[in-house]
Amino acid sequence: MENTTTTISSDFIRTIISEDAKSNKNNGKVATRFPPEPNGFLHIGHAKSICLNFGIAKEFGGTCNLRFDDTNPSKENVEYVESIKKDVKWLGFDWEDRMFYASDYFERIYQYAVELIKRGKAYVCDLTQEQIREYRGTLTEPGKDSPYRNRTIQENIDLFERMKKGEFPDGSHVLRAKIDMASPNLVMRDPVIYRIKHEYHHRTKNEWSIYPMYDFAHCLSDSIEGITHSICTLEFEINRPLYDWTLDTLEVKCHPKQIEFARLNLSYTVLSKRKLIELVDANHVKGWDDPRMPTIAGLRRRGFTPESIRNFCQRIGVAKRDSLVDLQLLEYCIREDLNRIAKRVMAVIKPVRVVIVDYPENQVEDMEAINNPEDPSMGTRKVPFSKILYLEKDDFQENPPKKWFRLAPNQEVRLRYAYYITCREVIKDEETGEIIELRCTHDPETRGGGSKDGRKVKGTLHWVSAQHALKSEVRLYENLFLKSESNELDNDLNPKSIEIIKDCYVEQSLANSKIGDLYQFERQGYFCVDHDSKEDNLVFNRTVTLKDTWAKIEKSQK
RNA sequence: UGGGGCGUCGUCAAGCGGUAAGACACAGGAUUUUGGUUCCUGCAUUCGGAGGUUCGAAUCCUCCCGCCCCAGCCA
Repeated sequence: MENTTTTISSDFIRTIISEDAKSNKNNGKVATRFPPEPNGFLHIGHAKSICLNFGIAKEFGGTCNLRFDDTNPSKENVEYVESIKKDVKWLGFDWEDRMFYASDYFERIYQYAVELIKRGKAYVCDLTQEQIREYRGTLTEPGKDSPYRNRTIQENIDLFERMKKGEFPDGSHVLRAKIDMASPNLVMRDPVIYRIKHEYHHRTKNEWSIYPMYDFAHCLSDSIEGITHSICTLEFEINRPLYDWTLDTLEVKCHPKQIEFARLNLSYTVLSKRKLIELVDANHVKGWDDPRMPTIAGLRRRGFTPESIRNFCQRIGVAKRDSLVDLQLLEYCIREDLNRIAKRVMAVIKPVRVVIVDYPENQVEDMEAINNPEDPSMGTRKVPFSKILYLEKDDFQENPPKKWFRLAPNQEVRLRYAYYITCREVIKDEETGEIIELRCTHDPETRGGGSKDGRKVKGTLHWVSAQHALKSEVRLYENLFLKSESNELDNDLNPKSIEIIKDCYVEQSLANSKIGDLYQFERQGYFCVDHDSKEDNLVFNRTVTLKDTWAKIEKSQK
């Protein structure tokens, strides 16, 4: 995997790990894991975790496992497993032969539960869900012991075995760790570690009627895999005592160190799985890979590169304080990458017909255009020029404001790689007053876009030749949400998050573009070919606009 | 009101007792056949607040204030 940024990032997690490595803890080995639950698509927040876990493993010469935390069959399925694998790979990371599932360990985890019972540290409880809640107490009051807390070991073993055999209905019994109902940490008040679920599991099928809870399965899975550092997000900090209690009580050989960091929040979007699922289910977006989604699949379809996302993850850093990262940083990262690699091309999104009145009727000239000024090795291409063109409607104003460099009556501008032209006449629809055609003259001495007399032309406009251009569809995206934070699906969705424009014209050379190809439409932004694109109807997604200094000037003039 | 965590520029984020890195954003200016890119310049006398220790504190101590997480048989 290439990485052009060589900055050595040092965050508190890397500091801890490097100290452990130096003191030869775990024999100097470093083993991490990325443990998604396959109940949704990965998003940019997961990318932060992926970059962290795989990144650390690589930096310390260790390993990072991919492990599906599939302990709840009611929420998980294979579609999500496949999407997660695809996304991690696409981001540029490799778990080699280390792809695991918590469900791989169900038998061992079960045996650990039996062991816990034998050590007098777990019991089968018959309280209902509501009763368990009541017995748990509150934040300020201690809980009270379950009447089933002191069953004999034999009784517990028998009951737990019958739970496993499927003799009891869902919800009738649970296995609980016997810890301390008065603990100020609610997680430690005899947490449920196994529940009955007569449910089909996407991997173990109908083999199990009981499934371990996260707190029990996760630490043991880590331990089984020989993980040295178990990195998770802040909300699990409160679960750490239970993580440690379980491994200590069972006296396992491998006891990983859990370290928590702050999850990513990004402005103008949502990153909670609940809200993301809701967006998809309520059809606010067209699926998990809708280009407006902050999912890896959405970003990929939008035109983001893995490199730009990795770079973003490096720039945001890792710490323990809650934060809200500015979406503009993500945009900066993708512009930075695309500026380097995207082929320049001309496309007119909102066209106005322009006739060069003094240009020969049937003449066509091939103008030479540079493919990428940042990378001369990308070469040049020919762009056909002729008498009738399309220009961007917004590049003309009849009564231009101050500092307007673009086309206006009697104002000369340069057509990129072509000629200087001057607008002589504005043709309007007699009824609507809408501008339907601009008539311009050109200076034949300026072929290619330069003049011998050194005369200055302030504006340079993109254009396409009407008879050569390809009619195509462009989808413009804006932020999915209106507010920088705390967005709710009911009121805060941006109604203008997508604008589909069907009558766009792109230059001829785009005819053989392929799905996923990335371009810069000069002066407008970066675009990629969507997978809805067909040979006779090209579809482009706008990844991000170019920085627009004029828009700022215009805004400040108002 | 119990417990756990966190507070350094608009947003991220270094800093770990020796006198506030960097990035994004923002504001100027230069170059430019993309009002793009690039390049300069500016942008925290101050680190949630108040005391204290010290020759010296963002860093140590005390108290206070604010924000986040926990009462799923979710993860």
